[in-house]
Amino acid sequence: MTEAPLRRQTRQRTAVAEALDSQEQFRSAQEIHDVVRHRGDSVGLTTVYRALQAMAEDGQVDVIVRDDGEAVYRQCSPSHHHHLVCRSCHTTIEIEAPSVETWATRISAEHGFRDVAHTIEVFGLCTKC
Amino acid sequence: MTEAPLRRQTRQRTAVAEALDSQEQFRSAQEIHDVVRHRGDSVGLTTVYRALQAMAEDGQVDVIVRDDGEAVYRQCSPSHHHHLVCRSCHTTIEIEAPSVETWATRISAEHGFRDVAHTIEVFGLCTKC
DNA sequence: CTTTGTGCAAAGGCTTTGCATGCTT
DNA sequence: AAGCATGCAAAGCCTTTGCACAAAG
Repeated sequence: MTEAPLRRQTRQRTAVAEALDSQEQFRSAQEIHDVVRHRGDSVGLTTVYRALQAMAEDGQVDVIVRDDGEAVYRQCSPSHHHHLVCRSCHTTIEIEAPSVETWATRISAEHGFRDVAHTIEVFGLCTKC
Repeated sequence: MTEAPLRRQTRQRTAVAEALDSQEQFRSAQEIHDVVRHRGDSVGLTTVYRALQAMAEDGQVDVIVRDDGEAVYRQCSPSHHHHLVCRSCHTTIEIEAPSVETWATRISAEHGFRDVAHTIEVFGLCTKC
């Protein structure tokens, strides 16, 4: 299986994790960097990128690559889920999709695919917007 | 409604369209540029980017933003569909997902979202890989 | 003739890398 | 002490933009 690549605990990683915790919506690495600084901690942008990548690899945070190619991160619930995102205010709602999971598994099997993963994001305008 | 932004027919746009036609898999703008050149046509990279964007806007081609942030294009069937992509050889199979469409519509409605669109891509290893 | 398209070079924006130094274990 | 982590600056990459010229309608 996938073994956790032994991360070392540092002031910087803690700061990034806390900054991420304080945010409700998906944030880019640079935004997290700003949040960290506003909270009074000082962490290099490079380190933020590396910390975020590490956390994503370890499955501690969710990553979405937006249409413009920028990667955004968010601390989410540990269980598998997807997102319903408002394209105007970016409010994000976690959604579950048991039927979709089933569908993905079935369609993959039908075509002989293994080790399947999927990306499902729903975008729209929320009530307020 | 969305009105088609009057495109002018040029040698370059035709070349890009043909290059795209000749490809089975998703290709990046730069790859399409190479294909065009190998076919003997000469088109600037910038123009390829602009042509691809225009075609995508007009719904003539499918675009996927890969995890690395690069946009890849492909000439697909006109109807709404999704993709099952091999993460090794990039073989792509078009799949339909009526149940998923229904689910997306329903879940969006439940949360009061309007103008909904969704992204669904399934990745795995195909039989050959 | 007017408007849109083309192309080159340069700029932009996000992300990664090289490398010397610092800190965790 | 040994090895991963940090940070700054620089480089990489894909993509977009400015601008003068060419081509389509």
